[in-house]
Amino acid sequence: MPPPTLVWMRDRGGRPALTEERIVRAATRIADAEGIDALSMRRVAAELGTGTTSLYRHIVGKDELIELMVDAVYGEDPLPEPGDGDWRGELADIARAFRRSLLAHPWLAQQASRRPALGPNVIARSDHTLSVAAKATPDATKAGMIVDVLNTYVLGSVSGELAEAEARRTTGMTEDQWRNSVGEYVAQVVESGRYPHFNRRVIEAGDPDAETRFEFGLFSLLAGLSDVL
Amino acid sequence: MPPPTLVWMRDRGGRPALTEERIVRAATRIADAEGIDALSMRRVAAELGTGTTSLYRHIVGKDELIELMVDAVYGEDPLPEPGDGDWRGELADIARAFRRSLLAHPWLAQQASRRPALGPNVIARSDHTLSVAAKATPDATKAGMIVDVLNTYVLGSVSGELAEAEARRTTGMTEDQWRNSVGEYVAQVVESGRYPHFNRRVIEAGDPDAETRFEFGLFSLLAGLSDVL
DNA sequence: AACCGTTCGGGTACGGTGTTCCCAGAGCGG
DNA sequence: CCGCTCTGGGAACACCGTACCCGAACGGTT
Repeated sequence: MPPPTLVWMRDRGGRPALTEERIVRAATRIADAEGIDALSMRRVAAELGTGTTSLYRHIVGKDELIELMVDAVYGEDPLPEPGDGDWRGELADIARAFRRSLLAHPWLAQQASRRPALGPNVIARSDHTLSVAAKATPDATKAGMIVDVLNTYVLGSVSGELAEAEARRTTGMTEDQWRNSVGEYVAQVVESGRYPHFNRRVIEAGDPDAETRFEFGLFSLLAGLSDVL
Repeated sequence: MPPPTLVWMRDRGGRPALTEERIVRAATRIADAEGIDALSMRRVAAELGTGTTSLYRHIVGKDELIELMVDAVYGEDPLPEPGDGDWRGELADIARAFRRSLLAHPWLAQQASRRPALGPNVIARSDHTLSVAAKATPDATKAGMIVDVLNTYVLGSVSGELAEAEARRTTGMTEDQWRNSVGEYVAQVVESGRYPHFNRRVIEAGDPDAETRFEFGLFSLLAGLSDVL
């Protein structure tokens, strides 16, 4: 009979205990690096070196796991300090930070438009944004709509921005290969001559990068909001 | 030996021939009615009364099927007639029509933010929208950005609008059940008193319906765009 | 009329998925 | 020492997308 070993020196294979937090972090790592389609329970378990079904001791199901991931991302940056009263500038900064988060976690934009986010970190952030919007108008209803519209714009903008990158990633093409294959198709359309304004855009117009387009829309939107109030 | 039958009277079980178009239509029917998650090759085949793998004679794979579905939806409404020169009003109408399409096909918003849409119907619609934007500015680059920003806003707006409905649908709750369960949670958060602005929104602010919020943002955005030009 | 190449429909099977059910073992209070 | 609760994990189920193959039927040529 082997001598009893002290509990805390028992060999647990060097692995820290399985917790909700570790599962969420591992899942986020996978989704960030390999895309949301590569996120599976088996994959997460492999990442953590555990059995697949052990995850279900800490997580209700995959859907809830994703919800936890979403909220965790909303909590990863500290809330900005209270500003000086320039609500347009502050809202712009909030929008930019939100955009950075969405770009850092390419799966987020899609998930955020699948279920309403209601986690604690989401609420905390929403509270902060509302406090800035309150500087713009005393009307609580309007302040709420301002926040909604802003979030809406950022979400839509980043979604579009990510669509291209995602298409490239899943087809496994390099940047150049993809540009070429699309370019060939677009050239055909242009040559057909049936879409004069589309042609004008392809030939005549520059194609500003994603950030420029984002800032253009953001600026317009904030300008429009100050008009409307 | 049976007598040879004329080709065109042969019994094909009364089923029309399998074509790409019929497959796309069946898939769209399923996705509209049961959600994008219920769309599977086997389900489509069952809807058409054929074998699952027969679909692959006409369709490269599921991804391409969805791309065809997206383009088909963009083609289902006729393009609006050329208008009278009021570009703000025309762009607003285009945005409203786009919103209606996205709402009629709840899977669309999500897919549109997964791959850049490049089908013929998408291009035709884009050409038309660009022609309206050209009335606002002679600068082709700016016109392109206007169209992008507008589409971006509509996409983001509808995504948010659908998220709630989708969450309700997949949890199988009725409208009331869902409102109650969320309400209970929100009440807890409010009671904690930690988020004063969030509370103000919940208690003090009305919650305008989705269309009102959409129109508010659309109006602001168009106002901002005329400022900027 | 006989052959032949091509196309279409579809059955089988493979490797994946989320999740449920059950069991083994460990820690702990009595 | 007995039982109770909690954690980890294996087996199995019902799906999924789709590659591979085969039979049947068509159009065109000999």
